[in-house]
Amino acid sequence: MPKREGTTIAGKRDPKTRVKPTLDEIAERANTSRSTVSRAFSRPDLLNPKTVAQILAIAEEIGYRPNNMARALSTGRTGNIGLLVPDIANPFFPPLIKAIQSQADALGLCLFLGSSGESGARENTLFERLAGQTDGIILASTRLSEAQVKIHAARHPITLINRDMAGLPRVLIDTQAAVMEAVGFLAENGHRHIAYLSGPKESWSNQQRMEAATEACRRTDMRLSIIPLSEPSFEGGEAAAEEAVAAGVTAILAFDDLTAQGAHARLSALGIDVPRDISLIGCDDALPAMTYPALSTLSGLSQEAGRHALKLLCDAIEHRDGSQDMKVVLGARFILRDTAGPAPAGDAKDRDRS
Amino acid sequence: MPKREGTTIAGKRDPKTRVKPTLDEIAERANTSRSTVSRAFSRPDLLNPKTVAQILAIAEEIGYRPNNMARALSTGRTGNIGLLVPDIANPFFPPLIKAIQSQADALGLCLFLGSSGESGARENTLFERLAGQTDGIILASTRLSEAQVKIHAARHPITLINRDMAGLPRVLIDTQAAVMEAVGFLAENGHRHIAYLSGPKESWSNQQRMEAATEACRRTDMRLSIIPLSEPSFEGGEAAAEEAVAAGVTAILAFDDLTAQGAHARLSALGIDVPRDISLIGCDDALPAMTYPALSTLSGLSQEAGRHALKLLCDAIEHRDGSQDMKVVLGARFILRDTAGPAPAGDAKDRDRS
DNA sequence: TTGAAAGCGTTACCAC
DNA sequence: GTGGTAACGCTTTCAA
Repeated sequence: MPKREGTTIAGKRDPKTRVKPTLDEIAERANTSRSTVSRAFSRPDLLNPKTVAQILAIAEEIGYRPNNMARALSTGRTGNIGLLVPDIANPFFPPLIKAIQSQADALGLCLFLGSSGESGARENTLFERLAGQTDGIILASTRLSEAQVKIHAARHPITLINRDMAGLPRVLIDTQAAVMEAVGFLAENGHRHIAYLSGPKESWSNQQRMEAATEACRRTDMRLSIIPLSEPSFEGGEAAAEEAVAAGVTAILAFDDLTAQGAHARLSALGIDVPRDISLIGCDDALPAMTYPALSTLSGLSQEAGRHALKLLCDAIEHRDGSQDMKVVLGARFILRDTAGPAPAGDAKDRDRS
Repeated sequence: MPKREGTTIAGKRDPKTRVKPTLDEIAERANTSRSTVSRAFSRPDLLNPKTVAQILAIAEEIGYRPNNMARALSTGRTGNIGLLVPDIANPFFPPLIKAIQSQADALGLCLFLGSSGESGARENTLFERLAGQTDGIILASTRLSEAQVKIHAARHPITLINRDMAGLPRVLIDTQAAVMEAVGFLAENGHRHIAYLSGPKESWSNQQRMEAATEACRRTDMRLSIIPLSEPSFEGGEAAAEEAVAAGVTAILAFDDLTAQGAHARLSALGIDVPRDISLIGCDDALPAMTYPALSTLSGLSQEAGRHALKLLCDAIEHRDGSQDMKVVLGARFILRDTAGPAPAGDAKDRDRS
């Protein structure tokens, strides 16, 4: 390793100025030791106030910035956390990321972001890379297998969002009650046959919703067509909408808002009016805040989820041993807006006939 | 610093297994030196292939992961890059972030994300924090003052997105031609008075658009009402739309898609039909891919911008000295969709009268 | 082709 | 209250 005193980039006025001031630099100027300077930052209470003041002044003067890497190497704490999401472009995630980011900020933590493109393999690589530079990682609705999550969890603190694995801290947005409400609303409004556009099979959220929809339809004696989405995207929603129409439903419950919007677009293209001809309900409440017309949906709570997740993660990082089976469940609700209403008259007749 | 051999978390089978295997660990097992093991990873070509193979095997067996922090401390390279955006929830950014993320991924770089909540002060703090753990930072349309950017740039490689500062590598999405196209379209379709919903004053993009709109209206002899947005959000768009209506325009050009959607919502709430009564044009093409009805807009190119930005940043990191004034300009275009069309008949009469 | 050893910038233990 | 010093895990020069 070469000496790299007074490297290329020139100092300001002081000829002695190095590129990056260090603790030793300050120690020298303050005529004190490295340890004392270090303490001036980490535990000033242990020091003579005058010493602290002097050190801080010098630090300020020469523009000292503590080196996180060195600190991390020594303490084993990085002050960073990681967040892995399947697709940052999916509107469900930005609010969640934002919530986590701003809370991390408040805690003085920096955020590593990984967007895996819905690929489990990529997620593994990303996890591996992030694990080395973070104190813990939040896994949001990822495509990782249970086994893989467990392996990772054994090495590194983890918090899960929308995935229910016993033994790991997790926060779940429970949409089952909301799905029931929504289906109940449709039943009361004369609908007899509805579709559920089903998302990724591995998705806990999707399993929950499908299960609730099935149960709710059973109770209300409605017919349910489950239509799998080719992918949880706008385009996926478009294609699925067509199938729903072919199936003859009068209402569509979509896996999420994005697919609901795709469905809306396709329905309109087919000359089908929402909600006059077909009612449409999304999920997550991610898009309605930025789109018109206002989509009926199930409330999202992604921000609350983010906040809780970070909190759980921090707890997990603190006492890595006492892994009490922490689990936070947030209950979503049905939000009626402009895209859902009574079944069309023709269908009401169907009901009379039957 | 205490010895922390065989810490809490138990090894698998080998009683000697520490929590985190290190180079020395491998060296010991392979009966070789730390240096050799290090080289087996960084410069295997310098070593006897057999030695390399043996080392790699052992590494694999005990699950060795190089410690990024230590490596960074020694080399001065972190392998991380930072990205600062004003608001990740603004739909312009996710695609951009995604593009940068996936390319960073391909290059083996990890991404630090900072979302500043549109606050310059916060951005400074974030920058400071990220600078210590990244090799370079991409600043996307931030609210930092020129002076501050310069200060930061002097210490740390930077690339700018949508900000035109000479001397720094930057990528710009030029929407002026697109604005001209859009205004031209409106002029040809009988509009005589339009509004521009103006975004943040410090925003380069906003300045560009406003300037182009002004010039285009001058040329086509149209009246232009500039309406400042209280904030570049859905709500901001709603409020501004009301002012636009009061001003009596027949078309609205919005700062971005999000504000356009807000405007759309308010117009509809007021019983004003888009595009029959008022034409509406957004900018960035961020939302149309996930909303219905399809918004007319100016193409976004945020993904291309992201790709170029990362490329420029990497260049800047390589040869930190030869700061050739790199500047990439991407030209946006007007995209006509469902929300813009001819001026209402009544207005056409206005024109006849004048 | 390999090894020894000197850093990188901190922290934290131990002694004064 | 303060200072010396050994880590933290890795890279890289220099010598063998």
